[in-house]
Amino acid sequence: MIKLSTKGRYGTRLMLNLARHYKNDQQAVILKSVAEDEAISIRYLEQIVIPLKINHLVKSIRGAGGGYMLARKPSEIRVCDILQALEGSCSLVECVEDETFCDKIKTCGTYEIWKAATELLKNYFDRITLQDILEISDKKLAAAKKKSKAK
Amino acid sequence: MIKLSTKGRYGTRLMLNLARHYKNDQQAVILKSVAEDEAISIRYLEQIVIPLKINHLVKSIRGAGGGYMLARKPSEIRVCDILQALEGSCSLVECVEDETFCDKIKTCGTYEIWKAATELLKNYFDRITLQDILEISDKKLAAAKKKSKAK
DNA sequence: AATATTTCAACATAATTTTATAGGTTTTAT
DNA sequence: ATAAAACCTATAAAATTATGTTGAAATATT
Ligand code: FES
Ligand code: FES
Repeated sequence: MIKLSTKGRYGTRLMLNLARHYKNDQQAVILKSVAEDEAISIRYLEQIVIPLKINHLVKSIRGAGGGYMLARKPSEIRVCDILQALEGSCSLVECVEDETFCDKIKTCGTYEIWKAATELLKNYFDRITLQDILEISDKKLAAAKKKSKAK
Repeated sequence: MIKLSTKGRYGTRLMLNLARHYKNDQQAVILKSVAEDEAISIRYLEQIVIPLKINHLVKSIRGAGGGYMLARKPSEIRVCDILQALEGSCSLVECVEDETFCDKIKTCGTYEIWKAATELLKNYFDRITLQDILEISDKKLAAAKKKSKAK
């Protein structure tokens, strides 16, 4: 498996959850609620949200009545932004972004392969926004609902 | 980072190294030589080569004069075969190949995204063979040589 | 034919990173 | 004051990455 880490997966679901609650005068969503919705440990989510905040993808409000919210519109947050924030990069191998990572980069026969594959992924994640995911997800849920009703 | 594991990276380099020594009446390449060429620990390579052998991508000959060799022509071994052998899959997340992995797969909003991204990768790795990498790599080395000569 | 050497094979152990849990502190609304 | 929530630090569990040790099989050498 070319593994997308749990940080990346959980973090994207966290962001999607916040996106679902996004309105123009949005109210904060508490992590506890996200944790329950997504069946992910709160403690772990707390760690995951830190880099999202540092990278200005979410804002937080402390104290009672506080919580987290998207820092900007879902249509302005790309999957790539999320992965970049959580994993420091969107690439398959370090050397694609950090040329000093492998020292034999000049002669490595596989470099071009991982690089090309990374471009493919990046292009995709670059053009998918939370808004897109939201729409895809809504369609899916509506279809599932229709199906279960039809029974 | 959407991490391609060291197993995947080292394993592909191992296979590429064997491909370089591939001839019709091929002779076995010892791991020690691969380890030196690629600057990877022999002990680790020994572990990596096991699944490659189990999946019939390499053959081995024991004893003095022995070593490893490709089980078939470089043009008939795809990157996808290698990753599949080493990591059990070519996908970004388990649930794309094993629907029981995430239990909320029916409602998960991100599933479609990871699935589509996986298709992109798979299509690419499915059509790149060791022969292709060999040619890309040779061109690169030739260009590098030319450049250093020109100095 | 006996022995030594070479190599894969198997098993065990250590180090590191990722994943996950736990406990406490600070901030804020009520 | 109290409770709710983010925030911070530490630790535990698991997986990945890497090294070490011994054994078994085939070959080469004597
Ligand atoms: S240069 Fe980084 S994998 Fe080859
Ligand atoms: S990540 Fe597997 S179903 Fe959502």
